[in-house]
Amino acid sequence: MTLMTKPVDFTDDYLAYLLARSSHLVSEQFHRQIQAQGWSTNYWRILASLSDVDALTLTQLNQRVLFKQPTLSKLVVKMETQQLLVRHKDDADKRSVKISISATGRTLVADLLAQAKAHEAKVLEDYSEEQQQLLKSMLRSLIVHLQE
Amino acid sequence: MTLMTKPVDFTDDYLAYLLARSSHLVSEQFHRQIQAQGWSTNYWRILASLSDVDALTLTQLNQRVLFKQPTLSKLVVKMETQQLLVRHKDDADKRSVKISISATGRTLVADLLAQAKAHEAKVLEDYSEEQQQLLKSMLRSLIVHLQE
DNA sequence: CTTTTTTATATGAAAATGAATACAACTGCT
DNA sequence: AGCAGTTGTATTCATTTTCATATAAAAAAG
Repeated sequence: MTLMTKPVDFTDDYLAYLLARSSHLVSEQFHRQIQAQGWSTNYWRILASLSDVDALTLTQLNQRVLFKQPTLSKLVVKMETQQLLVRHKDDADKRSVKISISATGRTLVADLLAQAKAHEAKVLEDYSEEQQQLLKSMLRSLIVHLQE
Repeated sequence: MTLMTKPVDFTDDYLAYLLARSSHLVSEQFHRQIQAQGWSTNYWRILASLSDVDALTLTQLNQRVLFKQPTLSKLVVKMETQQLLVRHKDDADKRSVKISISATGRTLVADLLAQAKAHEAKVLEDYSEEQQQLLKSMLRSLIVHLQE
């Protein structure tokens, strides 16, 4: 990981911009790859968030995917009609909707997860294992910190 | 910067997600602050990108703000009608539109830049100068790397 | 137990976005 | 110069997103 010389403009030293830009660049290629297969990036995010849990309420899912609530609400309904998800009432709290992946959704997400891992490996191939872990650790730390 | 224990789910070890999430969290509060003053985050991004140059073409500006071209094209027209920007033909290439900040835009962005710096300082206050620079350096490195 | 407040989700109207395309101007080739 | 391909921006239209709000259920207050 080569360190850069001292930046000149505001944006090159502004954390929010560095994060937005790197996030955009990292996701961009993968998103194109997904779209070429006919899937939207929103679908990918939702499926990935549900891949390692058995069910989440809409609110819980929303905290992971970082959409606006009405956006997610509509997406989830749409994905249910496409048999990718299942929505079911929560018995403990009748206001809540619990969302889980269907069998079809699960096979799709397994495929996408594999592609995502392959893509990440490619993005990071020039960095050592230590550098990769350091970067990720710092980001996780920042996330925890920002959520208080 | 406290390092986290080994993550469990896919998302907690997936670079694209860590970047998206931290980017979202860092920007979120500041965006609310801006919106409370009646400005959109798109405006902020555009103005900030123009703050340290004298003029950019639409394409150049777009490479900084990371929007889709039609989106930026419309925003820029709107901002011109609000006297925040000036659009003028490029004599060297008559297809191009050069965009620069107006006097009004400049006073606005000066104010927003000050707020942005203050916000960033607050976000990073618990990290040492070395940690801050390390994080930013790694992100800059990643950005350069991804742009080949 | 009411009443009030808060929380979880859905919906409708309005705004923003983006894919496709049009158009004009530039570049390179012959 | 003339033509073909490319690039920079604007526009159209269909889709997506979001603000504001509605509704229903839970929690808190009285």
